[in-house]
Amino acid sequence: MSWYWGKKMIKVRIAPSPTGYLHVGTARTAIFNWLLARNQKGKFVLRIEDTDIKRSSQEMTQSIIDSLKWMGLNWDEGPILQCDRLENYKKNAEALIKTKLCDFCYCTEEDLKPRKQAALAEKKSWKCNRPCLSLPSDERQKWIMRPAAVRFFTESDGKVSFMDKLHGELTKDLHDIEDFVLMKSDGTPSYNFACVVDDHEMGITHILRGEDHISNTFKQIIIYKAFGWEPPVFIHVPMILGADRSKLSKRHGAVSVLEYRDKGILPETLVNFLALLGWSPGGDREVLSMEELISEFSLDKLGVTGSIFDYQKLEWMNGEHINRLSDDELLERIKNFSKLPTRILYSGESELRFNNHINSPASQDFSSTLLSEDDEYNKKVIALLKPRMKTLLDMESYFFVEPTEYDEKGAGKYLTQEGKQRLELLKTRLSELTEFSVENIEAVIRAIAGELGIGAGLLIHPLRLALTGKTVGPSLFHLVEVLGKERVMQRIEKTMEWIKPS
RNA sequence: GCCCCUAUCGUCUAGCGGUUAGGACACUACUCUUUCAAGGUAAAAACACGGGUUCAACUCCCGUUGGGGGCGCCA
Repeated sequence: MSWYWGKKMIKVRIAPSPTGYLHVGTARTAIFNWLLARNQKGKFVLRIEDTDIKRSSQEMTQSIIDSLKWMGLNWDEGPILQCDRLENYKKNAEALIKTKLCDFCYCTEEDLKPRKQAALAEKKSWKCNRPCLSLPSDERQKWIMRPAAVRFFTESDGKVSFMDKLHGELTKDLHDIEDFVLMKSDGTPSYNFACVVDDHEMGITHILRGEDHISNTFKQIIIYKAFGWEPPVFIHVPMILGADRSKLSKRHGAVSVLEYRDKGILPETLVNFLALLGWSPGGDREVLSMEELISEFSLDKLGVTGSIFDYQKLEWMNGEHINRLSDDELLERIKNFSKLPTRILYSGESELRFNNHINSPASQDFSSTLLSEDDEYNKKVIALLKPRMKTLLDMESYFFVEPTEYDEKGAGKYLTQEGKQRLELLKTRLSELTEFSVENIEAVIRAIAGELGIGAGLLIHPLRLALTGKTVGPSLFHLVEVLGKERVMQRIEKTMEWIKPS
């Protein structure tokens, strides 16, 4: 047992199962646990629940580790793999069998299935009522060579209850809890059993997890009691919901942490955003740094109602975090982002915007459309674009590669014969500038407009189109300055060629 | 069907017996402006319902209704 300033040291864990990418729901649970540990100067443990051998994979374990690391959720112990602890569960199960609170169960899935379906058909709740145990001993003897599971015998009278830090005392009739499996017949422990054994042996003091686990907690309390172990403190936090208020899943949009990384969301944004789903520091504060989250975090500010994942608010918050970064820092982030070795393949519709960089987001190398070799140039672009950026993907590619096409509507309006003449004039006069500065550029353009007796817009629009291919973007004068004389001349030339002669 | 949890603007939330019910996202208008954003200003928007308790309920209690979750040799 560890102590800190006379208080029992808090030890928490996150226990994902490597059957898929790290889900934002699991990530949020990890964030709460991590914040609690860091705030209380406790320990944060990473445990991989890989006992479902068929569905678990090493790749997923790695991607979960990558996700956690990306978010900056560092752990003090682990990763501990449950599959490395199989002997341990076996040993504990054997000890428990001696108490007669559980025993081998020879029923197979095929044995149980018809009973289960019958119960369902009668609209009764399903309960495994020990069919193989009610068999005469000679009959049971015949099954003894079958691979057996270990099943716990739940009392039919009485209640189980535990104190939840958020919900208060939670109680359930033992009658409503079925005889559940402790050890599967393949020798691996069931979730509830492994969880209790591990949490106890690792000295976990607080279990903070989603409220979809409440029904598991009742079973786990029963196991703690059977062993005579002291249960930890339980905190069941509400779930993250999709737009239709059901459990957030793939069909609602992006659900894995890495997907957000790959869409240009900053890790501090995702942590900030997720932390605010079901928790609030109180008052009006919303955009918080990791340090602020740690110092503000407290269990009694947790909420009890489920919350919908709002992609739009995530984007807004990402813009806020991007704008809190210095230009140098942002450049670093974009560099790392453009060099991400693997991007996970997305399925389904994305709720997050994609800009012109991607059509097929999988395994694409953005380095050439996000940045140039010249960091001085990159920084100028960043300074110009930063205030309007929502994601890292908002670096406009036209700063780095020539536009290959022009906005159709805009071109129809401005890239006309008249527009061509104006571009010609623009090109000549701009080329005469010795100092290619915002002030000079603006002065030249306004002067031409005056000479021609037209609004400056009639020069600005065709020029923007020529330079970027788009009708919208940052301040044109700044744009021209950042692109530089060489690119500007080249692109005007190219556009003039593009405009068909009359 | 059984069991468990839950209820403040469309969304995330603040509120912890007495408030003009506050903020943020989104939305709308205005402003700024070469465009689109950003910024600024403003507007609109909520205590699910019914009973109690109390001098006083969004706040406490009980129901109803609504929502969510669980009911695997998945985790």
